[in-house]
Amino acid sequence: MARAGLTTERLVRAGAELADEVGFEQVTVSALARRFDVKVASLYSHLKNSQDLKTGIALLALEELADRAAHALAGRAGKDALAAFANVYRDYAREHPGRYAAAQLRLDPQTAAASAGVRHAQMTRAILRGYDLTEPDQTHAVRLLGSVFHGYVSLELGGGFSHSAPDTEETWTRIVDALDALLRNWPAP
Amino acid sequence: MARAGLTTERLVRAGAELADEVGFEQVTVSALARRFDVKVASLYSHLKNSQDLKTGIALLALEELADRAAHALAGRAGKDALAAFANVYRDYAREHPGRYAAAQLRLDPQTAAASAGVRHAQMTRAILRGYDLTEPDQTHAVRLLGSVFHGYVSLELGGGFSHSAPDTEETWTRIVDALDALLRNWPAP
DNA sequence: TGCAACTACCTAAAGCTTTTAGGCAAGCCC
DNA sequence: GGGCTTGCCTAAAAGCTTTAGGTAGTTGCA
Repeated sequence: MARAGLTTERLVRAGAELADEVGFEQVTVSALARRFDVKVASLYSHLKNSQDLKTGIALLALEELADRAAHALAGRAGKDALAAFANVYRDYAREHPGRYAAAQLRLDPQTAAASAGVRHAQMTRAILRGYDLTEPDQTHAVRLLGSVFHGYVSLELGGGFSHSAPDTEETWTRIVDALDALLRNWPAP
Repeated sequence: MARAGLTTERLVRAGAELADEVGFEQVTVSALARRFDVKVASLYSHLKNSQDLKTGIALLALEELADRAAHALAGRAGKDALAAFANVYRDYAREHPGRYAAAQLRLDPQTAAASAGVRHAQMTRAILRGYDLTEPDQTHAVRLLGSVFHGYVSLELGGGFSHSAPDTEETWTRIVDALDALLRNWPAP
């Protein structure tokens, strides 16, 4: 009986692919076992439980997103950086809807603190260095940008905008324009 | 054997309460049957299937949210209306996290079109009448507002902001201020 | 090279959820 | 009060999760 060569890493990676194909909700230990043509119980040597798998996929997604964002930000500043950053989120969600859904998983505080989520916040802050904001306005702005990107992408992904004209492409660039304008003229309290 | 007096309406309503108590993910036909002290199969006379229950909760949540928003908007305009609208979302999500999560459920196009989701879009447009935007900028702005409110609330609910100072209360009002400023000075293409 | 230890994958089993099919009896309608 | 509708039941099949304990492939060391 040949061994399948399972490792936690391979399982999480395959789980991420599965998520993109059938949706994050449908990712199950059973489905994953089927994919490796292996009995379900075998996976429990590599995964603590089902939640462990989902968390693993979420962490992978956060990492991939942060890597892409870091790459996109290199050598850019101001509005250029803002647009590049925004596009990374949107493109990733379109290419990997299951992984993106995974990245929204609620992590317990320790896991979250050790995740690539921290890098995301740092990069957002780096973008804001191109605008003239002082604390605590910078923090407010970090949260605004996070909200807009996450909110827009998840509404678009969920089909929230699909019924109406004009197309979402145009809206996306206009929203980035608007955010840039807002950050350059951030209102005093 | 006394009858429990089940109806689809009562089941959906109880499902919504269950969602708020244990989380929308944990809402299951079995748990609902337990709550009514009734056998699981009995619920299938009133619900087509498990998805049907979840959809019902989502529609209920959308309706409740729209009702609250309509009430809050009555007699207000401009920034006042914007802030009231925003607070409805945030407060509802805090009071009814399970229902709010349900409202994010992806509905099939027909169900979505018949849902209270349409009223939400109409109300957002009504708020924008207080600002000087023409089509298609109004549509872009509708989408921006939807993104910010949804994004902010779901990040806050998911604990995304919980680690850092300053507190989210302050951020929320500053974001509403910022949106108001942005809508009054919406950048030309 | 051969044996011991390790570990990857297995079988078995219990408990939970979903869903369908068919049955009995409660409550309304005359 | 007798019949009809229908609300809730039992039974059963199928899928997912998780644990316990067994077997065989692989590695490492003498």
